[in-house]
Amino acid sequence: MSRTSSKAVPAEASGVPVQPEIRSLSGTGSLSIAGVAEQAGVSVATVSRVLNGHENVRPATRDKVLAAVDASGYRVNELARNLRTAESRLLLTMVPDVGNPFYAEIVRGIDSVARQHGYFMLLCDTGADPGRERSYFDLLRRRRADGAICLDPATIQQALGEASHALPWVACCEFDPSVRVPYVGIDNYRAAGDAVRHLLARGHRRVGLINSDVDYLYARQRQQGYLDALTDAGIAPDPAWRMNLNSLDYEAGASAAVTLTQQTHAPSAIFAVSDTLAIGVIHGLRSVGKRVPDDVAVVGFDDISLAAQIDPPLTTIAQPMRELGETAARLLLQRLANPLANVPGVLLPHRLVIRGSA
Amino acid sequence: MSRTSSKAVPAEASGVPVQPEIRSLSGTGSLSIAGVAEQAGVSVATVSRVLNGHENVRPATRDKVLAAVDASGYRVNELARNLRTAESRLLLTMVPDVGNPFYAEIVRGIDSVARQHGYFMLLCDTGADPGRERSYFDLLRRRRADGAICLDPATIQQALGEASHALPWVACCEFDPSVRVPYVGIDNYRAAGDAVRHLLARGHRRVGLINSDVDYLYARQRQQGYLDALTDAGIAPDPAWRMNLNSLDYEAGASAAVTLTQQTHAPSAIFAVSDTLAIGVIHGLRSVGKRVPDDVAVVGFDDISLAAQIDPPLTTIAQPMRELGETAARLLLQRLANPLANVPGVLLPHRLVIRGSA
DNA sequence: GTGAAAGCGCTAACAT
DNA sequence: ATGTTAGCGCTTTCAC
Repeated sequence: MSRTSSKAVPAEASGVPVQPEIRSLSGTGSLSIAGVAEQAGVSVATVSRVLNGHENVRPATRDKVLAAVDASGYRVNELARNLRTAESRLLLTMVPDVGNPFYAEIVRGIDSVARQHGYFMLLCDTGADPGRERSYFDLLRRRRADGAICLDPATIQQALGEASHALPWVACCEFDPSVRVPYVGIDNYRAAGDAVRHLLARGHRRVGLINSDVDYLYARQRQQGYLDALTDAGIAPDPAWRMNLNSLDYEAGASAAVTLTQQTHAPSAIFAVSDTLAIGVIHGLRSVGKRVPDDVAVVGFDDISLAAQIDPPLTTIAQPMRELGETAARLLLQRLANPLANVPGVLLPHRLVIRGSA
Repeated sequence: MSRTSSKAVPAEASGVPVQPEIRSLSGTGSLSIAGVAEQAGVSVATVSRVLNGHENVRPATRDKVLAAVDASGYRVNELARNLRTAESRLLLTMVPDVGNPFYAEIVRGIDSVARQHGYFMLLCDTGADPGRERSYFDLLRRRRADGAICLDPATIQQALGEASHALPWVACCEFDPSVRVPYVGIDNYRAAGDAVRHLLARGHRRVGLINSDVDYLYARQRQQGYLDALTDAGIAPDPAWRMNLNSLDYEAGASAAVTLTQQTHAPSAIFAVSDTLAIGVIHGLRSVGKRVPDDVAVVGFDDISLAAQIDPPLTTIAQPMRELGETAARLLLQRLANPLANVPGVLLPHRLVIRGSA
């Protein structure tokens, strides 16, 4: 022992085994509830009661315990508590891409209500990869998380649903009606229609659609909304006006825009299903010398904070991102509190925000 | 009991307490390791050995166990494992703002390395609030996380450092040299100098600085780099050219730009310490009819993916965001594996990326 | 190679 | 109001 210079451990130095010292060094160096109980001269049950704010504790006793906790700097070992109470107090959130500002804002909404209810959020970026998704989902079975919020494509949810409709999870933004699971989202069909009708009202007849992968329910719904809005206006949608991308990155939107406008009878307006895509579209258009909105009008989707900052400011469909996240978290918490009650699906309102791009 | 229709529980129906059935339904309905052991006809120790890939198990026995696991759909309860092994396998990441694309990319780097090593990431948005920060940090003491990566301001880190230089955490981007903790970052002083020297080379003499809060170490270092670069070029920096903001939002940059260029002898170039700020600056400039880079040149910092997409494309200092995150995670893991070894601080290279804005 | 049994630190009956 | 005690489900000596 090299601790001979220490002057506060005479008993230890003399070879006598001393309970308190030993106890306080147990495990990984931190004190356990038993140590606090000892220091306070009470039982572990009483310490536990004080720690958990139970009623049946005399004020004097409570003070003794609190003093001991304070003096020792004790912190409850939540690993033990979690095992005992059989809950991890963690909420799993699965996102296709944390880097997308749209998802980032939803995640914040989730996080804020989770924390408000004593839960922490385990954030997992799935990259929309079914394999990764599935392995994350397994965290529920392994009890590492109490529940999950899934923002991934409906196709994936379907697979999850089969395997585990019994597990506590809810769908956010994406949801497959055939999977019986609580969800929150918006009316993508109507929203897309609103976007297209705005373009129509501006006099456009050839309206392009830059869509994401049809794995996403929203992609299918928005496409249908786009198609029907056009048809309703007496326009026969040309398949050449449509593109499906497997990315929402700026670059993807940029090159799609170039392709789309390079053809004869090219669209005079483009509806992109994401603001990030739309921003890329504007960039791509500019790179081939087209002016927005004069040569080509552009409308996006989401209304991320960036939308108002670019040139020209983006006309877009606003989604209540924060509320989407908050609602998802609340639905999940509700499900956790009462596993039997069947939680309803909820649709939040969207809004057309008209700026300079269309 | 309403389970009379079940035909597989005769003993239970006859009132005899039966271990297996009761066990397999214990807890929250899922099977425990004891149940698997029973089904496989081995002891729990053996099941545990198989599950953890230990050597000393006969192939035949291993197969029996694996079969039982498969048949029962058993999943290990990590709450129990965590208590037993005294580790949570969670890494805490504290970020001032997940919504900022710069941090989002770093977070991805952390996550990828963490997962690669069997850890999950607990992401916490602190909003740069010392109170929230401190409470998150407490998760380490409560054993909910094994280690932490802090991207928050140095002032906060200082407070944390005092309270807990013994706790396993590392600093990323922000670090206070006086706090003895492993860190990874870039040379902000030189990077800022590079940005300013680029502007100088373009013939600018009046260079403005839009900085964030001086709570941030990077803000102080970049300001010094800016000041010294100017002075070295024989220019006396005018305090009226500088602004400090407490936000990195687009809007903050926009209004700052307006203020800065509204004065007489306004800067002909602006160095903003973040791309988000710089994008706001360009927007703000445009709103008062100034052209970039003709009337005012702009250089940003970070090189988020958006930087290349806006009009004009942003000239900026690129930070290796992904590597920053990956390195931080590796440093932390290193520290966890060997608590005694003193991990060094590491500085990663930056790079001036010249595009259209300056 | 396999099993029995001791705990990890906590909460919650159940006593008193 | 407080104490005693039995586990939660797992890993890990220590026997055999």
